[in-house]
Amino acid sequence: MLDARYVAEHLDEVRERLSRRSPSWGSAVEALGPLAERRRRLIVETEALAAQRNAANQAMAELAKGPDKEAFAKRRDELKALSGQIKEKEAALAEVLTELESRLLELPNLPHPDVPVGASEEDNRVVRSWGEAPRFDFEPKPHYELGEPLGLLDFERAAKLSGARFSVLWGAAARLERALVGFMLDLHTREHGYREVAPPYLVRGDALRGTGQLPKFEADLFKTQRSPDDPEPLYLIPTAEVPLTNLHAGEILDPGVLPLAYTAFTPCFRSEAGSYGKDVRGLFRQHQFDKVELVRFAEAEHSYEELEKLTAHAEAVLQRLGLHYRVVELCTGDLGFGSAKTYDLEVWLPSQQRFREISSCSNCEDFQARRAQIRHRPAPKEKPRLVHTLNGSGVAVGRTLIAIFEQYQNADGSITVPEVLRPTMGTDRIGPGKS
RNA sequence: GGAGGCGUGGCCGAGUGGUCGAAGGCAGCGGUUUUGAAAACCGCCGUACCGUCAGGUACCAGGGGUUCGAAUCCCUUCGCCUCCGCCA
Repeated sequence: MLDARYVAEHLDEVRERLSRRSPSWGSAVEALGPLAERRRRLIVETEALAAQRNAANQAMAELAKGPDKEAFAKRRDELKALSGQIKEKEAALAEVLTELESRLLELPNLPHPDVPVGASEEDNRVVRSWGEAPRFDFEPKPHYELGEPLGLLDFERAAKLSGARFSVLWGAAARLERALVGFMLDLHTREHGYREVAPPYLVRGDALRGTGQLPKFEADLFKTQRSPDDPEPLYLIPTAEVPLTNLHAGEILDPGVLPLAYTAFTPCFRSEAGSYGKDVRGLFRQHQFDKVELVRFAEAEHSYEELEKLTAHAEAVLQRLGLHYRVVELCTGDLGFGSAKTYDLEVWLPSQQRFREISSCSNCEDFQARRAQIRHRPAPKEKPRLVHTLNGSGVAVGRTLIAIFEQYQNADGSITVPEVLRPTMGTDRIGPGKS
């Protein structure tokens, strides 16, 4: 969420920066100026009346003790009128606040000034690439054409259980998934300094509001209700970013504790509303997938260094696995709702002859911190300040499995196990008769 | 799922309608004293919003209500605790 005051005082700047995402955002700020002014005026008026009432109440305490019941009754009736006025003002103010807040909650973050302006994926800027595309003297297959014949990936039975966009992993594929999770967590906790967290997979609406999925993207979420009119429905997390970032919601972090770095393995659940027809085959786009997530909390002046670190930590996963990938900086049009700047890691998929997203590393600056009220005290006695929050996949496990299947495939349809996974996998090759 | 209890500032804890943003204690910070430390003593010690300042307003789990006035009364949601039931 953007700062209401900042928006009201910098309408032109905010309009311009938001319109870099998409021209339609520009107009979303129009109503905010007058609303902010109404808010200010109502606060001044309400508080003046409240001050009057509070002063009068002290006199009333005296009158109530005294003998003059008529004076008390008369004054009480006057104050009743005053009280009524205050209630009216408060109601009007509440309405304006609600309106202002709901508009603000729907507004995306301002892109960082350096983010390349563009309309879509096409305009993303390639920052660097690592490794080389494996060369095959045969036609490389997509992962599902490798996994299904080997009896490792089972989409038919998954559909029987749960419908489209679910999968069953058998044998070596299930084990590979587990090996990857362990490998990633060990790397981040032992070498990159993250603290491992096992968070809830079901969270309240507040948490999703904090990170920005609500109120605007409810359709992308799986919602659970304990009764048809459950006042506090729980949602399945679409990413561990939600529980990890909200861990410190409403807190004021002590001086000196930043930066904080958390990592968690969790399944993620997404309704994939609006993605009909996209990536329908295989593991690429599922309603449920596994991910190791990285989250960092930083001071405002260091958050961009932190973003570079975070990205490097995610990259290390792919490097150790020997997977060819590239890093792109998302253009304004492709930027996520809460992000000011994002690097995507895209891994090479031989069957598609292109790079596909496997990690997304973002600096949300104070956008989420303001929603979730995550603050820190820079030094003892100083005023609390909003922190900057960062998150990134470190990395998407299912997509890593795809990349390994495809980049490490052999002519006979078997798959070589990347070096670093061999101890846990107990084999150097997944293939017919080997799973 | 049934019955009951509770939710106050960083922590403990007082406060059951009137001058309470809230006693007291602990922790923390500053000072006096001391060769130094401890102890003792004095002071400070929540957050946000409005206001150029002085200052004002709001917040006692969240929301709503009663009242001239609510931390205090009522309703509701959430959370925690105890007992019973069920359960990985």
